[in-house]
Amino acid sequence: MRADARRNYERLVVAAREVFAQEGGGASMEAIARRAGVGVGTLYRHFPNRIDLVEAVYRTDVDNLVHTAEQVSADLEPWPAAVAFLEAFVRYAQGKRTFLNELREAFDKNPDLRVDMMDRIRQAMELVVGRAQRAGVMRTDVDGSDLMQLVGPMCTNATLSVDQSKRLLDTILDGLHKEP
Amino acid sequence: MRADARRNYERLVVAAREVFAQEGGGASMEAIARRAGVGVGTLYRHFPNRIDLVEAVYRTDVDNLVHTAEQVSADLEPWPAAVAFLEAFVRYAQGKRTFLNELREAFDKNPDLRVDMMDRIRQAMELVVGRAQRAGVMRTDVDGSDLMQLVGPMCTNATLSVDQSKRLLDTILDGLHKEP
DNA sequence: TGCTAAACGGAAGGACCCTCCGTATAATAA
DNA sequence: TTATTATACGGAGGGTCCTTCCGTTTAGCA
Repeated sequence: MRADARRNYERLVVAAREVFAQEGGGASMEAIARRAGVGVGTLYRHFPNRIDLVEAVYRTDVDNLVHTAEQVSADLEPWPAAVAFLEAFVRYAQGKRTFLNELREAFDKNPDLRVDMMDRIRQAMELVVGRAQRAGVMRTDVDGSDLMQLVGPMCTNATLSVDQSKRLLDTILDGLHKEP
Repeated sequence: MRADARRNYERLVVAAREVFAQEGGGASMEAIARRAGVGVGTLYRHFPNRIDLVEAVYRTDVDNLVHTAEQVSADLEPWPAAVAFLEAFVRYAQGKRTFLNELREAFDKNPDLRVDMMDRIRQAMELVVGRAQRAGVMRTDVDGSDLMQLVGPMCTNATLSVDQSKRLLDTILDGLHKEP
């Protein structure tokens, strides 16, 4: 892959995320190409159709979330790491709302995508949760999958405000926390 | 409303339901107008935009479901009536899947639609459920809302087969049934 | 039967997805 | 450094779709 091709690929994914966030999942391919500073031809060479672009944006969202899990595990104490990761997870899940319909199409077209991404997230969740549990600062009768099922759908709900999600996450965190 | 206008309105709703079922929620307005035997101009006079047509189709689906509740309550014994209604409810909920994305848009645009329709369905459900419970043929520790929450999301799930839904409904019915 | 408000049909405007191909450029070798 | 070429770029344009507009038709009524 040539240097300019790689640069444009990355620009396009960044631009797509921004435009989706700003204009919703129905944003036009022209708008995304314009924001990335390339022509639509370039966009379509990298992403043969709209749904492939959605998939790429989603994959990098998951990459970032997994990376956050590794980062907080390395940098922070077990409990603060868990808090930071769950906050990142809420942001991730809420971010999906801007292009939720398109994401559903992507899942329909390629069912493995859903399975693979859920699995990666579950592993990231368990990295953080397991560490907190072994350190004795988190109750041990829930696991990563449970937390995904609890927090994920809550955030995907279109009628949930940012404030609400903060308060609900605080409540959940209080319920999870345990003095060592 | 002139006679031809009313006739075309009804034809359009019927045609839309058929075309959505056949081609999915993304079906074109031209295809729907053609199926109804009218021009697109006529379609747009009755339904100023796509989402209004989706809403109309959905409203008649709910009308039919409510009507079924009244019908079975009048015609059948309490338990057979409950079985018949729950089967109709499953068909209704599965029917939504063909234009689920569009329906979500309609709910976003007009939140009252969701609330109103849920309420009508809940009432219909409770008409049938309450009667069966008073007749002593249905356990009394669940109500109409519970059954909606139990059965509805199950049917909306895209990965559920018709066979599965039949078996699951049978299971639920067995759990609900009580000898008088 | 004649009148008119209401309804009809479909051409056309505008937006969008995607393709195609002539042009430009990064990478490489002389 | 320069020439070569595979690779990538840009954007006009084809095709489809939603929606608007307006000339034509018709139902309902006096």
